[in-house]
Amino acid sequence: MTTTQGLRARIRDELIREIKQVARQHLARHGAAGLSVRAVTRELGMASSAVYRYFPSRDALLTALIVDAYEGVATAATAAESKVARDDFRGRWVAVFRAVRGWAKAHPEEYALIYGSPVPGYEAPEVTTDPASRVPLLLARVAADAALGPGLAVAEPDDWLSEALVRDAQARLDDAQPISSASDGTFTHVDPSVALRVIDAWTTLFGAISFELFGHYHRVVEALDDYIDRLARRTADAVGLPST
Amino acid sequence: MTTTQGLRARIRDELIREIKQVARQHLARHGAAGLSVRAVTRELGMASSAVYRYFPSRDALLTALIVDAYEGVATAATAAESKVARDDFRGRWVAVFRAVRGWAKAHPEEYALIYGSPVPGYEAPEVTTDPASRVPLLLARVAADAALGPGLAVAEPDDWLSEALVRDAQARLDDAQPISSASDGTFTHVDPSVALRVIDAWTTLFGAISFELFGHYHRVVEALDDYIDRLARRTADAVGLPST
DNA sequence: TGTACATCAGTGAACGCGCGTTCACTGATGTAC
DNA sequence: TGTACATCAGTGAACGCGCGTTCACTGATGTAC
Repeated sequence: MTTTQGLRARIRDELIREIKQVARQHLARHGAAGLSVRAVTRELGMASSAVYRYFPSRDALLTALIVDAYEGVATAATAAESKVARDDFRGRWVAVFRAVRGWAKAHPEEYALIYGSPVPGYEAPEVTTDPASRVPLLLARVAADAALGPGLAVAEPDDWLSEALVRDAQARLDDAQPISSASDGTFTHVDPSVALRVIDAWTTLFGAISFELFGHYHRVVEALDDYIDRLARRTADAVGLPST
Repeated sequence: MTTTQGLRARIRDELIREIKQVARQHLARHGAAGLSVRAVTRELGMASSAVYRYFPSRDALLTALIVDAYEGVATAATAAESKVARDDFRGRWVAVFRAVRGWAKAHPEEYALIYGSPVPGYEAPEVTTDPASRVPLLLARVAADAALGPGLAVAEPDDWLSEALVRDAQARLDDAQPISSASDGTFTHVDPSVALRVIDAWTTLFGAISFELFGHYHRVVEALDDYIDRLARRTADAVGLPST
């Protein structure tokens, strides 16, 4: 589609790419709160006012970076997961865990931007919600695919469910329904209890990565590769993914 | 001990308290990166330079706030846990989960300061490590107490342990040993597998609270009271705490 | 109890710096006929 | 193909603001004899 655009539009897209690229580097050094439009344009050799031709405000630039970051993790996770044989559900699950962590370690500043403290004074607009849900939906997809086969173990009875929680879980399954087109499979056959355990896994995955990146595992867990793998396998157990 | 101090020293302590108090409020509005010494002193009606009589630098003030925050959660958790009957291990465990979350919701800015993205350019000094370990040690304490009785279920074999992880877990048990004085009980009888599951629980607890406070459960889980309780109970199951 | 001196708290001006955003403008690129 | 005009990218000065830290200083409080 790029080729159908005019020259001006192509140059414009390229500059937007460059601005975000430099902004991402500044994010690493000064954090989201310290992201400075002036510093970015200075590095690009342009007047600070020029950036307003591309982003209406600093917050709009931040939003673009946030959307890119969510898309970045999700794309990495999807790519890794798609390389695993479709019927190797545990393999696909573990691949998601590893890919998300790999992306986070490679892009710590972008990770902190989306999973760290909210930027003060910044309100995330609606456009960020869809990209943000791609990783949890990917985990749900793996669980749903496994649930189609005979393999998915029924959750143990001591799941500590409340009525309100079951309603929440069912609502999420209903939300996910229209997203998954016919070719992509459905979620109607998934138990609310399984949906909750996917949410548990999603929480644990990002909890662990945040602890690692933000330094809380320092002098606590050193064998972090093993630890994340173990969490992937334990959450896979909890969801009931069949062992291959 | 305060009464043995001179008048000057007492006034001094009081002003340090006030500076930190106002700084904490500013944290909420502008985040850690935006914490301004000038704004704090302005609110206190003193010259901006006066703060240097109390804190050698802005970073020192930040460190004091961080230590206070860690002590704050830990104290809330310990207080809640100590109110539960000693032999009600699950009750003690759930009390810790609820108290930590309660504190976090009451002090979101302090929570973000210690469990959110690291403040750029700020390096946490050694003094913060001891207060930071109080909550995980409290969870470990409950597990260790339960392990003294006959109740602690042995972890299932499929725990996905690696040698390196067992070494890590054993090292943490050894670290905790000198901390717990004779009267406080020991950790020698705790299995490394149980120690790892305590670390899992600690990860899940703060992962869930971060997700809640940073907005990731928005339109995902609404019944958050129930959800955190459920996580407390599921991690208690994993650790093997006996049901009362 | 009284005095001399040291310590401390707090001031206010200054240094040198960076920020987001607006605005009138120049010159180049694209579009319609 | 050539011309007239509209659109767009980018400039540079300016507005009004806030920041952390230093420094020489004043006046009050505490301490030793």
